Amino acid sequence: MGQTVTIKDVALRAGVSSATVSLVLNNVARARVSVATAERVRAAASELAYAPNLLARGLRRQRTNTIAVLSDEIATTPLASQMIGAIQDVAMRNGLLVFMVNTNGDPETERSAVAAFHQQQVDGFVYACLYHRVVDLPPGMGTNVVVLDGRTRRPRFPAVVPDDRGGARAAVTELLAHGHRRIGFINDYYATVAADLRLKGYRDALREFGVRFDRRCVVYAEPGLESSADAAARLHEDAGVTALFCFNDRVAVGAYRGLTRQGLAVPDDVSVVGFDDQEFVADYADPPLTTVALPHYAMGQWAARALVERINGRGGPAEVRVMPCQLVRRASVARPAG
Amino acid sequence: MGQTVTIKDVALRAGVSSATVSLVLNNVARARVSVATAERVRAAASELAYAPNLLARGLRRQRTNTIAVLSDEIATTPLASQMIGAIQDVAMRNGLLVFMVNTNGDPETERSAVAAFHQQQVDGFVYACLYHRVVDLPPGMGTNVVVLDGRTRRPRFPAVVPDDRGGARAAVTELLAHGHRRIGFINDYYATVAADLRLKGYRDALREFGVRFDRRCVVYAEPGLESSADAAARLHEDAGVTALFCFNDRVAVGAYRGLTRQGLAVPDDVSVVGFDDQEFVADYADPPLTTVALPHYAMGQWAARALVERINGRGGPAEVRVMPCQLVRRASVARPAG
DNA sequence: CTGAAAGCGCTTACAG
DNA sequence: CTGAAAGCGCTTACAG
Repeated sequence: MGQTVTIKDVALRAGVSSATVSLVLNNVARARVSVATAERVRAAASELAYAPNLLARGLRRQRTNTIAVLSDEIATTPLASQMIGAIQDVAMRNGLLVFMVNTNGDPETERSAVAAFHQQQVDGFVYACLYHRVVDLPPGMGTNVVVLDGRTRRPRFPAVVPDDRGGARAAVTELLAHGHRRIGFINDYYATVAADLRLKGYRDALREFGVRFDRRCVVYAEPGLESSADAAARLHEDAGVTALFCFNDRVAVGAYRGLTRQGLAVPDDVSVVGFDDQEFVADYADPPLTTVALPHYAMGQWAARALVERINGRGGPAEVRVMPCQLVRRASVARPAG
Repeated sequence: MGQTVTIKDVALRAGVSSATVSLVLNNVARARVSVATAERVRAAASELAYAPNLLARGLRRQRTNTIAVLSDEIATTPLASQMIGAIQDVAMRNGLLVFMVNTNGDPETERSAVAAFHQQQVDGFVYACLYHRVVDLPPGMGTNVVVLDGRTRRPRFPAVVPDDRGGARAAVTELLAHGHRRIGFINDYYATVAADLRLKGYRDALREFGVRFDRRCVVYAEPGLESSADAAARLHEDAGVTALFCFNDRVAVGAYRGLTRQGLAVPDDVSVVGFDDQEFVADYADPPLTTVALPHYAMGQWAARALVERINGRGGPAEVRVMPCQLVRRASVARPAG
C-alpha cells in the first residue's frame, strides 16, 4: 500500500478542507455545498482515484458493513455451498463484505471466532448449520444474528429451515398418486430433526390417502451404501414394498444397489424417491432419481436478507421461516408392477 | 455494541495511561514496565474482558491481519471446497481473518471486489480458480497475492497447480501394469490446461511401456453423461480398447453407462480409471472407481502458507508449485479379459 | 519505568 | 456555504 491517497490529498488538490470532501463524496444531504465546489472535489477525487479507507470510516461510524458467517464446516460440504453463494450474492448487492470461518462445530473454536469477529466490529452474524438442527449458539454474538438451516430452542433470532415435513409428504404423495400402497421408508440412522420431520411427512401422506401406517415399512439405515442396500432388499422381501422413500439421495443410491442385486429394476419393479436433490448423485443415478430439492439457495438468501434488515434496524420479530421443498421429477417412479 | 470497553477503561481501572496498557497487553519487549504495573494492567483487562478494537489497531498499524479470497465461484462448487477449508485452517492458525467473495469469473465483479478489499486494507489476496488454468489477474491487487489452482502467464506471484500430467501418467501406468495395451482416453471437450496436460501424461505412460500412440484411441466428450457414454461405446467397438482413462470421474460415470448398455462389465470386460476423486461420484460408482485425487486441500494449504510468508516479508521468488496427484485404487481395474 | 502527544484516515456536530 | 476541531480506539516514538 504505502502511497495510498487519503482524503487530505483530495482536499489539498481541490483547495478545500477534508470535511468538505467528506460531505461531497458522501452526498450528505443537509450539507449545502456549492455546485462548483462539489464539482472540484469530485474531479480531484477521481483524478487521484481516491477510495476511502474503510477502517477509518468504520472506526468513526461504528459500523463496518461487514458480516461474518460462522459455519459448521458447511463450506466444505458440497450440499450447502449454495447457501454460501446466496449469502455472498445478497451481501454484495447490499455493499457488505463477508468474513467466513468454519468452526467444525467445535464450541471452543466458535467462541474464539465470535470474539475475533466482534473485535473486527462486524455488523452481524449468520450462524449456518450443516443440516437442519436445533442449535445452542455461542455466547456473545450480540443481537444481529440469523440462524441458517437450524433454529435455537427459544426463538431469539430469525431462523430459516427447510420444510422437511412438507417435502416428505410431497415425495410420498408422488408415490401414492402413482398407485403405490406399500411404501417403505428408509430413514436416517441418527435421530435428527430432519429424520423426525420426514417421518411425520411420510405419515401425513399415508393418512391423506387412507393408507394405514405399518411400522414394518420403516427402517433405519446406517451411513454407507451397504446398509441402505440391505434395507431396501429387506423392505422388498419382508414387507412386500413396491416403492421406497429414502431419507436422502445417497440412501437412494444404496437402495438402487440393493434392488439391483435382487434382480429388481427401478422403477419397473420398485419405485424410488430421494431427498436433497444432491448434484451428481440424484441426477447421475441410473435411472435419474426423482427427489425433493432442499432449498439451499433460497434459505441462504432469506437469511442474508433478514440479517441486513436487522442491521438496518428494520428487523421484524424472531420468525422461524420454513422454506418449501420442491419435488423434482425424474425417472425413478412408475406405477406398481402388475 | 454500544458499551464496548476500550483501552481507556482499562487504563482508568489500572491507574495507568493507555499507552502503558497497550505496551503491557502487546508484550512489547523493549518497553520495560514494572512487574507490578503489568500485573495490575492484566488484572484490569481481564476483569473488564477487554478486547482491542481491531479497526483502530489496523488503522494505526497499517496491517489488519485479514486476507481476501477471490474465487471463480469456487466456493459454490463441491470439488473445490477443500481448498477453501484449507485456507481457513491455515488462516486461523496464523491469526488471520478471511474475507471471501465469489466473482463468477466476471472481470467487472473482480475489479470492484479487489477495490473493496483494498479499501478494507486487507493484507493480501488468494486468487482461487475453479479449475487449473492460466489466468489474467484483475489489476491493482498489489504484491501480496497467491494464485491457487492456476497460474499467470508470467510468474509474478507464487502459484500452485495440480500435477495433471503426473497424475494422468500414474492412471495410465496402472492400466498398463495390469497388462492393458489398447487404452482409450476420453478427454475433455474444452481445450483446458488440464486436458492438455493429461493427454501428455497419457502419452508419457504409453511411451514408457513402449506402446505406440494411436490417435483413434483418444476422443473428446462434450459435457453430459450421454456424450461420455457414446464415446466409451465407440472406443470399445471401433478402437478395440480394453481399458479407458477418463478426463474426470463424471466422464467415467458416463463411460460406465455406455459400457453397461453394450452388455460390458467393469472391470471384467473393460477397466476404467477416472480423475478428481470426486466425493459421491468416484466412491459411489458401481464398482467404486479407481481414480486420481486432485490435491485440493494441499493446494489450498500451500497457497495460504505462501501468502502468509509474503505478508510477513519472507516470501521467496514467484515459484509455481506443482502438487502431486495420488492414484486412489478402488475396484474398476482388472487384467484384460482373455 | 511511565505518561503526554501525535497520528492512523475518516465523519460529524458546531461555528461562522 | 465551508472550515476548524473533536473524536472513533488504538500504537509508537519521544521525553523525562
